[in-house]
Parts: sequence; C-alpha cells; structure tokens
Amino acid sequence: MLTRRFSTRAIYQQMRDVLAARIATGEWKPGTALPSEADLAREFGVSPGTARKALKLLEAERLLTRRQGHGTFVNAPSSDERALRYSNIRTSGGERIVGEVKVLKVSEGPANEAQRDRLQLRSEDCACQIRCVRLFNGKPFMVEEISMPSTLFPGLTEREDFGCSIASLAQEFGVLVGGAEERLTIGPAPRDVAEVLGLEVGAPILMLDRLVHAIDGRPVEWRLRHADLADKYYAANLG
Amino acid sequence: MLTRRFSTRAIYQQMRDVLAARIATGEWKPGTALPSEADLAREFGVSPGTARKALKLLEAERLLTRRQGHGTFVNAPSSDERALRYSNIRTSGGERIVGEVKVLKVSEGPANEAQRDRLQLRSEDCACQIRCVRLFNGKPFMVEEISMPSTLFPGLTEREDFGCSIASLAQEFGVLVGGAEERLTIGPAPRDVAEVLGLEVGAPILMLDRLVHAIDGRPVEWRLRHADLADKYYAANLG
DNA sequence: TAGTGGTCTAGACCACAGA
DNA sequence: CTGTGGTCTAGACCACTAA
Repeated sequence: MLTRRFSTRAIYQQMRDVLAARIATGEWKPGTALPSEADLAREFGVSPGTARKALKLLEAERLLTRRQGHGTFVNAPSSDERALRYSNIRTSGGERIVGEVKVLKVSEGPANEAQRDRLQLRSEDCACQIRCVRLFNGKPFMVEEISMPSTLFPGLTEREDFGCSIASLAQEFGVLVGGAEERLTIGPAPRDVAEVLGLEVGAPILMLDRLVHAIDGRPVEWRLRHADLADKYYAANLG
Repeated sequence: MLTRRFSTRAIYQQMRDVLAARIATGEWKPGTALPSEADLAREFGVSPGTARKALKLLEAERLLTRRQGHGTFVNAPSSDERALRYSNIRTSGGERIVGEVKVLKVSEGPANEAQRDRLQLRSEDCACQIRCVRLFNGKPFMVEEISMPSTLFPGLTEREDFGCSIASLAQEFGVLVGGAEERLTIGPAPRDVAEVLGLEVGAPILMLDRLVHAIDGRPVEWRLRHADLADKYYAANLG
C-alpha cells in the first residue's frame, strides 16, 4: 500500500521505482505480461489513474510496451527498442549499424583521472576497462575504449562475451540504463587506432565521447570511440 | 465545445491544435499568462483533466511554460528554450555557441532535386535559399546553406535580417517548429567553404544536414552546413 | 465475447507563489 | 490569503485485440 504520508515523493513515482526494481531484478522477465492496470492499482492500493501514470513513465523509459486491447509487456534489454537506443551510426542508406564486436583487451584497476571525472568516482574507486573494435561487413570501422565502475559490475572482467549491448550487460548486474549524452569532435587518428582501422596515422576521424546513466542518474558507462565514417553518417534526433 | 462525435481525433489533441493556433497566430503573445486550467476547461466544455492533457502536450512541445502556484505562460520563439533547441555546437567549455550570422547570398527559384526530396516539394514548387556564415568571437567557423519552401514563407527573400532563429522566423509566418533530424558526416571542405573559413581546400570538416519539421510534421527548413570544429564539439542527447 | 489499455469526467486535497 | 498547477480518486465509456 503506497502512500504519501511517509515520503515527499509522489505515489506514482514510488510505484514506478518498485515496478522498475521488479524488472531490474528479473522478477518480471522479458516478454512477460504485467497484471492489468486495475489489478496493479488494487495491489498497490492506489487509484487506476495513478497506476496508469507509473506505467506510462516506464513505457517512456522503454522498459515496457503497452498495446490497447493486448496488455503491458516487459521489453527485453536485447530488444531493438533498448539495445539500439544509443546506436546512431548508420549506413548511407539509413540502416542502423551494430556490427560485430572483437574484444582487444580487458583490464581493471584504480580509476584514472578521466574515468573518475566522467564516472563520478572517488580516488580509491576502481574501473573496468575494455578495448574493442567493431566490424561492419568484416571490415573494422570503430575502436572503442569502454570504462565502467567496478562497484557496479563486480567480476565483469572475468566474463568472456562483451558483444551484447550496454542495456543487456547492465541488466545482468541489476542496473537499468536511462539517458546518455554524447560529444562529437573531429581529430587525428592516433597510431594504435589508425593501425586497427587501416588508416594513416593522423587521418581525420570522428571521436565520440558517450556517457550512459542509469535510470536513477548514476553514471554507468563511459565510452570513448574513434570511428571511420566512410559511407556512414551519425544520426541525431532533435526532439 | 469540443467533442469526439465529429472527429476520431482525441479531444485533448483537438484542444492542443486550437491552443497551438492561438500561439502561432499571435492571438496569445509571448510572455502572456494563459487562463487557468479550470477556465480553459470551461471555455472548451471539457473536464479539467482533459484540458490539462492538452496543456501538457504544448509544454512538451516547448510552446508553454507551466509553474505550480504561478500559471501557464507562452514561450517566446526567441527564448532559449525555443531558439537554442537545435544549437548543438558548444565550446570545449560546454557553452552553447550561437554566433553572429552574416548573410552571403539570398535567392529564390524552382526547387532543385535535393530540395524537392528533402522538403517534400513537387516539381513546380519554389524554394528560398540563403547562404550565410556564422562567426564566433569574430572568426568564421561555419557556412550554412538554408532552403525553405517558398509557399510557407512568401516574400521571405525581401527580408533584411535572417539573424534570428528558425523558430522566430517561422513563427512570423505562422508556423510553429517541432522536431528535427540531423545527419553528421566528415568530408573534405569544398573550395568556396574553405575560403570563407580560412582552411585549406579539402581539409576535413564536419558536414551537418538538418531537417526541421513543423509541429504538424511538414518539412519547414533544410540546412546543409560545413563546420570547423576546432575547440568545439557537437553535443547529442540520447534521451 | 471478455479483457485490455486509451480517453474522459467531476470532483478532492496539496504544494507553491505572489499580493 | 487567493489562485495556480501537481497529485489523486473512483468511477464511466470507448477502441482495440485475441480467443
């Protein structure tokens, strides 16, 4: 029974948090149909309108899909809706490029200054670091340097497969991803990047700096990428 | 008195359209306080909740600002909220760059193939075309080629000042701007661009291709830009 | 036909801003 | 204090889907 008596937080927000937790922990599995609005309202002891507001929030956060006459369903982190959320590089034909991922190096240790700054870590915190290259049609086009807080992803470096999206990876650790910011600049390709991508050292290349947050605002992943945009473009949506 | 009897469109959507028209035509001027939810509900013969939904839509479209205990106010097209909506180039310090605009050339005539394609024009339609350069701290950093449907902006080419934002310009013609898409690529600077920006011909440069829509979905403006990103970056928000 | 979410109503109380 | 928007209630009817 949710109430506002013991919290300044609105009831529909509290309810959203509880429902999100059920999704994050896997209590509600991907593809599962949720109880109807009316049933959820009864369970939480709130009015149907309030339950509806909580569900609408989770739909906007891409965690649920609702269809009139059908029901409310949990989106898989591997669904296009969630996995391709941050994939903004497309072919000149307009198709999203995901590409295969080849991991080059995995390491873990005390966070460096850049990582502490971007991931809001303290000086004693550690970070996982993954370096990989993305291939499209077998040809490498992007080198990535991924950093994640070790506290959020304990034992991450022991994994074998990093090919999945950050949405899937995070959810395995009970974290739901939310918004992200990306910064784009043009810069000269460093030697190590140029070698992997088959470019000349210093060739102009797109640099992408992306920070992904959890739905509660905590920084979850910082990704620094060098991309060769030949026959491709970066698509931005200005709501 | 709005009703659903004569339209499949939801009442709150119909009401949004009417309110948006009042803003577009200037019947409600920027800075004006709207009647309260309850008064608007009475005027339109709907329940307060329905009126509220219409107002929420317009707030999401950046046309209104609502503040509890204060009221609902019309946003000026020149307000940061609306004018800087599409300004994604920032200084390395993170401040939005607007810059001064210097118009190089204004012309009007039958739309070329690219304009017809991007602005959804028919073969007999005309387009206004404006070429200008943007300066930051007195230094040119971006060349723009702007195209707009002549039918939407009659007499545009007779104007003197194009320095204002597309939101302001469009509203002078009774058009409210909504979403936009942008495509970014890296390419060699053409001679004319390089000369204006003080770069070598063929130097790598950011190309931005942006299409702005009206809130009803019609294409309103197509902008092709070449930008020198030195000491700057492009900021994208991945909601 | 039963059950779902989408819309809509007509109220209530609360938090907040300003006179 | 008054009036605003934010939240919340407890219903109603409708459009849609699938069995």
